[in-house]
Amino acid sequence: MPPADPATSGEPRREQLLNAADRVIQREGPGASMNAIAAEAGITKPILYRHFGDRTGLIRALTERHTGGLIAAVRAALNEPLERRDRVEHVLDTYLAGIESRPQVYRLLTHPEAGDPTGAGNALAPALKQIADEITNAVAVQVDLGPEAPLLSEAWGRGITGMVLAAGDWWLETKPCPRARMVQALADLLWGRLAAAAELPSATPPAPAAAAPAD
Amino acid sequence: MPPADPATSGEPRREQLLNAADRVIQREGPGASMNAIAAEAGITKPILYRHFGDRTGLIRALTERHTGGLIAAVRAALNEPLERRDRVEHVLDTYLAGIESRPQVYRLLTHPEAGDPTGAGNALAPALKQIADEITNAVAVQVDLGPEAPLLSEAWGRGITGMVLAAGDWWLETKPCPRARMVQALADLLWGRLAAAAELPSATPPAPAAAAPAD
DNA sequence: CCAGCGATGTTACCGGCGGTAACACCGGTA
DNA sequence: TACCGGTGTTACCGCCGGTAACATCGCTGG
Repeated sequence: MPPADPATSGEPRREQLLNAADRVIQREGPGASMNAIAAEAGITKPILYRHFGDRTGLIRALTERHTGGLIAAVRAALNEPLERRDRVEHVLDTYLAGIESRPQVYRLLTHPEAGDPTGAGNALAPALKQIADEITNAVAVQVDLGPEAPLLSEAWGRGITGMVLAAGDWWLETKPCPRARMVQALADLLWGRLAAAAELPSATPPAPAAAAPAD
Repeated sequence: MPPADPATSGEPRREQLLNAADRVIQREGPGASMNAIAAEAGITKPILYRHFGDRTGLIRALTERHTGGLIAAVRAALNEPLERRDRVEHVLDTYLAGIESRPQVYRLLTHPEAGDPTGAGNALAPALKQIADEITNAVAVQVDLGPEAPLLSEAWGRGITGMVLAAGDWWLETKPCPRARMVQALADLLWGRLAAAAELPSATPPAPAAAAPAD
């Protein structure tokens, strides 16, 4: 083994450093300084830089470690042999269960608010794009959308990803209902319940038919 | 005028400073330093701090100025007297038109990647929550969702906001189609076309025939 | 036995950042 | 003339990300 890639050779130490970074970031927030992380690991800064290049490298390694499992689970759920509606629910449930099981990690990935030096929050972006790609592909492969399928499947892949991210975010913060209920709510939205629902009486007041009133 | 609130008294200068900040941020990205912004305005740092308190105050003022119009437009669109499906399209079109008209501003609000010291990107978060609240309210008032309406309307408000944000983001970056087409694509998704579409022949069998390619 | 080498570790430093005194000026008003 | 609020400056602090230079250990091979 001539090359002995430094990224794969020193695995145990690297893992140790990542664990330390995890601890301090969960304790102090995503703005934790490299000094603090190094101190948590019992070492000093330059070693961190030797292992991860720079701060973004460390953050990237951290996020990849945390998002890898979730992405794999979502991908598997997208290919589960189920009725389509059931598959939609299964994917939603998989994602929500994933972020529910490690809420602090999820929050640090999505909410870099607490004093973030040099972007940690958008380190989640690559993972989101991966998920969006998975959904895009699943939609393109599994659903007949006619001649404009490529456009629709990609737009929907992005849109659904964003929808679930935002809704899951809110759900995790407020926990207004059990997970299964939330899965239903989102599946219903995706399933056209917005279109199927009856109009509320007070919603259509202005001009139901012909006459157009001045605003 | 006894109080003479400092936030409202020195309006013209404040506007001038905000304009300068706008210019330098659009030129150098969201990581632009306070020094650079001050220099663009032809002054030095302490004046900026006297006007905005700290960096986040400046960013907040900037984002409020940029998002105010968009939020108002979306709110108006949500209450437009149209058929529900038309109203959905109208809201989507309003939002997409808004971000299309000032893409650089939108990008700096949503993509703080380029070296962001102390979070500028999530400064958009309050605006997003406002939009989500508007949608939540519109859904709750306009659509009959049965006994669980409060839960559904809020979950949907968040979800729809996230969906449009993510999809609009992708559309703005790649411009794969005219705006009207994108409006149709998103309205279709919201309208249950995912449920109505026919199954593709190769989708139902459990065999993972056309699975996603490995990254 | 010791030369070499790679990984691990250190101290000390750099430039730049956000943020803050402390001081200076200028125009209106009592 | 004395005051005062707004505008402006220089000079500084502490901290951060990142780097250079040097020290140390444990191994392997001639």
